[in-house]
Amino acid sequence: MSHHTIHITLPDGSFNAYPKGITGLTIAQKISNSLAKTALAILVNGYVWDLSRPIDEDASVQILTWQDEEGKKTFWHSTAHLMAEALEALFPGIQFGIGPPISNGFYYDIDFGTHTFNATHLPMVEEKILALARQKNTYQRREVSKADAIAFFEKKGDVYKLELLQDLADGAITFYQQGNFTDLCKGPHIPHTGLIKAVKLLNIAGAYWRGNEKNKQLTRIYGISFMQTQALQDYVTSLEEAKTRNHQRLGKELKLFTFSDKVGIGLPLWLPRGTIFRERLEAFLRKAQLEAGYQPVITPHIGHKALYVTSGHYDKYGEDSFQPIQTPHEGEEFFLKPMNCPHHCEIYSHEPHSYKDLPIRLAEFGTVYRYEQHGELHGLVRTRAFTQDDAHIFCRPDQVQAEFAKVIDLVTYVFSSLGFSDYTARLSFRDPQQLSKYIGDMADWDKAEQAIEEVATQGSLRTVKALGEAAFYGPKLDFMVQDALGRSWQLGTVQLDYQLPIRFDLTYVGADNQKYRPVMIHRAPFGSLERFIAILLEHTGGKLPLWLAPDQVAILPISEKYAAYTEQVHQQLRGKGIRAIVDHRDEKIGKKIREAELMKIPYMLIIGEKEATTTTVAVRKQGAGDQGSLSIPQLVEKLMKDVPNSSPQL
RNA sequence: GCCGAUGUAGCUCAGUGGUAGAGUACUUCCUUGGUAAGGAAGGGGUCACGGGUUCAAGUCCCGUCAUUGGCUCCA
Repeated sequence: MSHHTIHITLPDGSFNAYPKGITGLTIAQKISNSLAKTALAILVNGYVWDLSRPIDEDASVQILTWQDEEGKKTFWHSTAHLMAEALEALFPGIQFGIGPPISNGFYYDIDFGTHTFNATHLPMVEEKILALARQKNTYQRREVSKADAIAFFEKKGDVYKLELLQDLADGAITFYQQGNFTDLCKGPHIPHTGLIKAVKLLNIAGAYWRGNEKNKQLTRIYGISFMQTQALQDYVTSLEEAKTRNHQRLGKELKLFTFSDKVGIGLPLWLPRGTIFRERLEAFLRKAQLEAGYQPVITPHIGHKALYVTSGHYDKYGEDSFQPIQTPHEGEEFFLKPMNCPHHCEIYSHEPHSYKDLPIRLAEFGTVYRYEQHGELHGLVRTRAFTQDDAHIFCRPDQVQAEFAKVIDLVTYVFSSLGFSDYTARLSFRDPQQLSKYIGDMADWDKAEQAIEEVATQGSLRTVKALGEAAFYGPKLDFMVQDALGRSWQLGTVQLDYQLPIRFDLTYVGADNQKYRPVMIHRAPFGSLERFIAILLEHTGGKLPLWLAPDQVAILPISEKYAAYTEQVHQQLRGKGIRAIVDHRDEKIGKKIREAELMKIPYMLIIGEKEATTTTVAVRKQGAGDQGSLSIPQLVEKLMKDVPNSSPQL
């Protein structure tokens, strides 16, 4: 084979000889014209490249389109550059920070200098972007020397790009230019701006340069773009859908919870309907945990300051917490508990333990209090008082893997029972760059991280590793769940901890009559009940399954003439433990149905002349309409079928 | 904590420096009805709070508080 020819292997395994220096675009054209038109970038031996970049060696390639995550990212990144060009044209002299793609779109951080910029400018920028897009300018890559790059940005006066350049090695610096805009960028980019057919700038926000709060705050502009205008329409529609599913809105509409400034910010108040919902959820987990060998415990909401000094939380968070509660006794200080583990450690150590007693699994729905930053509070997702479905497993080192595996089973069981089928386990390990952030013996950390990785990758769990996400006392396994709108949330967490048993001097007696150190596993499938409920509400759009619904059945008499029979039905359902309410208002049946539908009550029973004489009810299912008539025993049987065995009761 | 936006009736929201509004909810009355809104009347407001400008402020300016989109943080 001549040295002018290279081998290109496609994802299906087929390969062809091509002249050296062939571009991705040419390869795409050889495959099909339609592919060439939608191609955005090319994957060359695992790296994403421009379609215009010559390939000089044998390579495995894959043409990337909108269907590929990397293709989409490249498209959005290119749109960020185009937005920068538009902004520079409209606001001469502005300086640019960074402009990367994100999971849904892109942003660019900008220092507007003497210009003022606000949301009213966004439509104007959108128009300019689309006008520039229609010029179909190509994105041109060029390699530049560090000296030339510095000279370029010094002339332009862009201090941020100059700072970025400091960290880059000479010889590895590339510029990309489209139209009149040149940016420091490692690429890659789409072939030309004409592919960007629709763009929407979503919001503007402050963002610290390089994410450091000591640095200047830049203006971040978020946007998203598409290859077809219809796709943008669909995206806008899905944003509106997300808005109707917003948990705070649903919490208000369905009368589940509220907040009061008089009580304090970030402190949720559970309304009667929300309390039933929450208690159903707790009962479900209580039952599952009893079956899994957990022992419920109850501990107080405060503890001596010394407890948190021992645990290490005081050193780490003392200043950022709610401040201590004083007592009339000189020097005595209590903290609101920010964690349940210290209390549970004291329960463990109230009596000596044999190796035969382990594992001991202590579970509590423990309400904890954390002084979260003001700007961070967000509905039920981030509060200053929340309840963890917390448990601590005290086990022998040889039991760690089996216990960890059991916890994973429990968490996945909980998720699937609640309709979350799409989740990933995130291995949250130390940041190797900042080991000083973590306490304890690094050998224990190594053991712990290794154990987590082994257990998590044994089963069918999808895993992803995240360095720097560990807690300060140990590595974690965090469950990331996708909701019905495709958004990703962190829910349950499992943490392996060798430190607290040392700090609290926890021991057990081994077969050789010597003292040994137990290992602790912290775990919370829901994490925070508040947060979990927020996510569940958004996932279901407020249409809760029958076993969680605050009101399961709405009994709707057509007129007050059927009050006696209505009352009889109500009593019978209540006798079966079914949560039923009666709408006895002097309103037409259509209105009663509408309101029950809007309150998302799973079943409606319409009672009129026909039902009263035949002792039946006309059943209507939320969102599904008329289901025909049933007798009361038939109805009860039907409702029972709607409730999974996992539920402790209706 | 930082940057931006927002704050008007229980809720959703109009309101252009000149008498504070609508829909809905609530109360009362009429209506007694068949699968997503029957009709009428009525009550309900310190326009977030505090200053300022003005003959006059819901509206303009400043500050505070809260909510919200982000940033930082997150045991």
